Amino acid sequence: MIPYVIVVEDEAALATLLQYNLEKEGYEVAIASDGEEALLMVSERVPDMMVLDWMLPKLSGIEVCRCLRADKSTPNIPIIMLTARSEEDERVRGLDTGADDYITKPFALSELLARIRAVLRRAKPSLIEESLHCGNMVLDRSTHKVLRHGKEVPLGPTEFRLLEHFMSQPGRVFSRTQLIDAIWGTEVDVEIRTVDVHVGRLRRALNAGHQHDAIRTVRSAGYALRAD
Amino acid sequence: MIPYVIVVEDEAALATLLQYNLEKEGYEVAIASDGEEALLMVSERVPDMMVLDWMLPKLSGIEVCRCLRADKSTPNIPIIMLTARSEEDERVRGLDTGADDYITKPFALSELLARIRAVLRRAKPSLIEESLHCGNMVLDRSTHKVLRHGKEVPLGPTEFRLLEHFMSQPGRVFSRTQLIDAIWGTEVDVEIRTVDVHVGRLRRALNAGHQHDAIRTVRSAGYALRAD
DNA sequence: GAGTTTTGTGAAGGTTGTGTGACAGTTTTA
DNA sequence: TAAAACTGTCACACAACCTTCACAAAACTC
Repeated sequence: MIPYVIVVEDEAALATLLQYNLEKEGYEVAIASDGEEALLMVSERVPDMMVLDWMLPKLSGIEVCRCLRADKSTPNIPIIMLTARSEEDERVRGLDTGADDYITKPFALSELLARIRAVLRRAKPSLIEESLHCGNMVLDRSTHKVLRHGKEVPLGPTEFRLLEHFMSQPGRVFSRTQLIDAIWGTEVDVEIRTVDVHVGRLRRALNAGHQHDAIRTVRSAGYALRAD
Repeated sequence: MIPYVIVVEDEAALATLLQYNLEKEGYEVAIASDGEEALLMVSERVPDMMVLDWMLPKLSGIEVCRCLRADKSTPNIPIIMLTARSEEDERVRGLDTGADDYITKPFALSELLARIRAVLRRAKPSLIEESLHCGNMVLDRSTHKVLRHGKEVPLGPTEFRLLEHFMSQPGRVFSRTQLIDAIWGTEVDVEIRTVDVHVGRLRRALNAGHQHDAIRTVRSAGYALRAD
């Protein structure tokens, strides 16, 4: 059973971006571009969770949230709110209204994905995939632990997210730019060579114990997980 | 379903060049020579993506971009902007406006094709072909790997792009000049015999293991992939 | 078969891309 | 509040790769 997510977002560019990435992550996704449409879609098929923009045409995110919470027929759908930085101080109101979490734009995709997983884990534990496997490595999201050959590998936060991203699509080559967008976020500007340093650290951690390199460098293209 | 691309470019020479090469790559292409024409064409048939020159008569590329993003009836069309080097510093504005990527003129065709694929992959994954096959060879773009008889063939960046180009039209003969334009770019000047050297290296790599030559030399014309 | 044109290829030198230790600043932990 | 862990950047060294050249080999011409 794959989780069904409704994303309510009027900005088309962001909406498709989310749709694509959530689908890649294994969710079934539907887009609503305003509050009314969102409620309509919920009445057609109750989603496992919703991602809800704060500012929306016709019916604001907060109103949608209230409607859903008030309506007895819709069960307790987990909701994550998207807010712009300027609206940040209103987050309390958002949480009051019944949102399970909020995230301020701009955000890194990995951040949103992590929160969606967290919220889903709380609400529908059976739906969520908790661990990634590849070759002799296991990454467990719930415990934030990585094993290689059954032996625990200590990783810093950035290295963990990096590995998580690699393991979500083993073998695929990611350019440094793509990695920055995925791990750090599109809005942050981070020196391109920083990626090398973190990949280097990830490498050292994974390969401790003289095993063969788990990461492949593809010259003039980027890095990939060795998918053997 | 082959992807439909609208190229908006007022410089006729470049426009035809792009049309020719994109069609060869398997896209359906339409040319618009100014911004107004572009919007008209979009209203007639929504493309899967657009290549948009920054400087255009009547309605600049950036304005076209804004119009498309603002108009609710046009869905989120992926856009790649073409900018001249002098406008490079404005690229931030380009991305702000909602372009998915930009590329500065002059550029190598292979570069543009790669970006088009990247953008399409993000927006319409089903439309894009990730691997090329020919005879006993497979080239996988997502993992940057080449197999012959199921065995991995190690290639440098230039050899990889060269093979990619050959495999995009197996059997077709490319002149050294055409290869330079496609792999290195039209503005770079590279000695013509350099092509020979790289073809030689590609040959050696592919034929390692005494198989029959995968590349055909056509005397006084150029090289081609053996399409058997 | 001698002369001409075109191509293959080894070697040399230059260029670019990558790995990595060090460091100063920041955040987290104890 | 001090110590530890982590982050992002830089500079340097090294390895991979690129381009060119010269000469040898091959293909073609007559």
